[in-house]
Amino acid sequence: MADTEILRLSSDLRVTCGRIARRTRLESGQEIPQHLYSVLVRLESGPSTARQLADRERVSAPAMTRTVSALDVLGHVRREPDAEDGRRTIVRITPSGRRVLDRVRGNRDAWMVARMSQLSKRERELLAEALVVLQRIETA
Amino acid sequence: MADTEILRLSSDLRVTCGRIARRTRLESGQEIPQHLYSVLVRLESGPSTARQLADRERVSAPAMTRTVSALDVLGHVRREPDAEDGRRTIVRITPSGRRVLDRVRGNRDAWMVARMSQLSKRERELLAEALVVLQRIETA
DNA sequence: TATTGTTATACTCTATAACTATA
DNA sequence: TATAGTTATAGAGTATAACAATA
Repeated sequence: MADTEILRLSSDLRVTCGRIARRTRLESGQEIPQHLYSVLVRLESGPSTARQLADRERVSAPAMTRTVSALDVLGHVRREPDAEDGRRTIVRITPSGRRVLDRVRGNRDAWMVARMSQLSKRERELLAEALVVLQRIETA
Repeated sequence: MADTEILRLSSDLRVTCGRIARRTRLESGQEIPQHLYSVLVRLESGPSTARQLADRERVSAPAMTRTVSALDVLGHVRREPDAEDGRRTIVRITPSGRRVLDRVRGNRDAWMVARMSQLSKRERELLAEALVVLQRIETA
């Protein structure tokens, strides 16, 4: 495969991925703002300090203070003092927060499932094979 | 393919598309803000009125006034009065605007091309086949 | 001294409402 | 009257700087 073909494939693929991502986001009706949702996803796999969240989301510490406060007011996270280091605050997702993730994911999946159902069995199998490669690209 | 398998495939695929889209955006170093870039892409295929741009980008008319003004100041678009309807303003991309698109696309492609180059010939062919199906999903 | 988290302040982008000009 | 575009104003979200508490 020539370099120009690889470029063309790369470009078309990233543009199409972008459009699909944008479309599923729009279709989800966004129950909560994207930056709150993104933090909830981070907390799903375990509690975190505000500092860690700010670094991983690539926002400033004051911005994360506001975001965590908003989630706290909504009841989607709890803040606990860190017993080992008094400067730190542990942020933990609540059952309410997990329910938000379930609902948002359900909405985002709905549009995609509707489209996938219209494909042939062969096409879905093709996408399943391609998915493995795409996941490898993304985690590289 | 069972419904649960379709759901699983749909969900994994949209999440992976989202991560790839986010990654290429972050890697591009954003020469101009996303909302300006998005309008330039719209104008690439032909001139448009401010009203049309606002509708297509799903923002308010005043927001589009600001966006177009910002692009105008940067020299990336020109505003011309509509000869047929004095209320309208025609917005047109300039050569400078087209050069911005070229540079941003080049940056966004770079990360993706680097990853694609590490795949096998067989894997790239698989992605090329899958791309056609993904494009059909997106335009549905 | 360095680090965590917060408050103070300013900037950007957004929306709604009100205004001007044209149809 | 209705529509295109702008200006006025207010509300989110962000960042940098300055601060308090703890290591």
